[in-house]
Amino acid sequence: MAIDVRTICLGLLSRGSATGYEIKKSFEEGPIGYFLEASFGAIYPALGRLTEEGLVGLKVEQQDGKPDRKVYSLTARGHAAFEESLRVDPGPDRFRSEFLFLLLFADHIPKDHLRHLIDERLADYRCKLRLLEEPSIPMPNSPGLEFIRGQGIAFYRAIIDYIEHNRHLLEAQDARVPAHAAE
Amino acid sequence: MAIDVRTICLGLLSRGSATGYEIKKSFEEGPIGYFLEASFGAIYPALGRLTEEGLVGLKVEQQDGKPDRKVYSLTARGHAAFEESLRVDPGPDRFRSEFLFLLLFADHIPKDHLRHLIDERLADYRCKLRLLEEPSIPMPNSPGLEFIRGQGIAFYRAIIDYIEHNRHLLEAQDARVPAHAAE
DNA sequence: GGTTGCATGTAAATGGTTACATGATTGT
DNA sequence: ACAATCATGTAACCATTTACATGCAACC
Repeated sequence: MAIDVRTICLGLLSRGSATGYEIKKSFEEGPIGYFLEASFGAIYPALGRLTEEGLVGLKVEQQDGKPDRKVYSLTARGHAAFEESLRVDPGPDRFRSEFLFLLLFADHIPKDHLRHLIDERLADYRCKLRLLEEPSIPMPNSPGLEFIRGQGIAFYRAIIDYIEHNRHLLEAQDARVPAHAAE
Repeated sequence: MAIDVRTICLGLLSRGSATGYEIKKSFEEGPIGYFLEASFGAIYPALGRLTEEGLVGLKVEQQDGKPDRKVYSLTARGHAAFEESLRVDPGPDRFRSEFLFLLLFADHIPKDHLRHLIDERLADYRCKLRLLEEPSIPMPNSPGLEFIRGQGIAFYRAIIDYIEHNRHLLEAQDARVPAHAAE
């Protein structure tokens, strides 16, 4: 069994209790979002199953108009199960990029559109970098979390830097769809 | 429609004809493997569907013991379809790492195992970096491909460098499962 | 008056992976 | 003798995403 949403929930809950909503938020806001993600449609069922299995317990907090807040936390068995799951050897890291796929065919893309594409992606990366650099929500700092945050910063900086210094390779001549002229 | 295996096949075939097997190989060997991937179980059906749709044609080359080599290439309509698919705006890049997930809980992992884990991952990254640095199979160099290769190199270098210089943060004290003592 | 944030959940659709099946040849 | 490379394909299984459903409060 690899590291699925269920295991991720187990892991995050091992740091403290949380609701499904908060787990989702931690992907979006915290420094773990750059290498982990899950949708509500995956989180809620995972939490449900974990409860059935007795690995997490929940405390329901009633609220006015909003649905009840279901605060989950690990049981003793949950902690054990998580500790066990830390033994699996981690699968390969994977980076997927539709953006780079497009750049592969930069010579088929009009110059101005290409520039726009790169500018946007760059803005996107800079935004994510900023999010990591200023940890607005100072998480309980474990050494792991600090390490991860640093790697994220290094990662985004490297890519931004590379794109800034090499985009001219793509934007140089307007190679506007010269290919397959003989089709 | 996002960039699925079908679109990837279309794109790769736009650079020249190939068999399903060769397409798969190009992920493993070439400089595109670090941000694209597909299994045989996805490639062959995609190629089949593309043929049905008249976007690719195939030339069957008979062979002795082996199955026939089916060499696919884009039709005029295939080229048009691909050109069209270059207009979609690329979804976000995604990096997924089970390794970093584990490191998040480095304080729950025995020091020696942790060191082993990091050493392995580092070796893995160095291997991929080498693959990019020496382009043993010199692909038809488009500006896009050179750019992508460079980004891959920058990417791996940054990560390797970061891990080498910061692993001590994780390996410092032996924080061997001190957590949840009060459970 | 519309969007965002809070908060939970379900069900269908998707787009894959994994495992299997086949088989000759070459290398270790 | 065993693994790997070449080469194609099918089918079951799978985890997730996407879209939907609901609804209040606060902000703009």
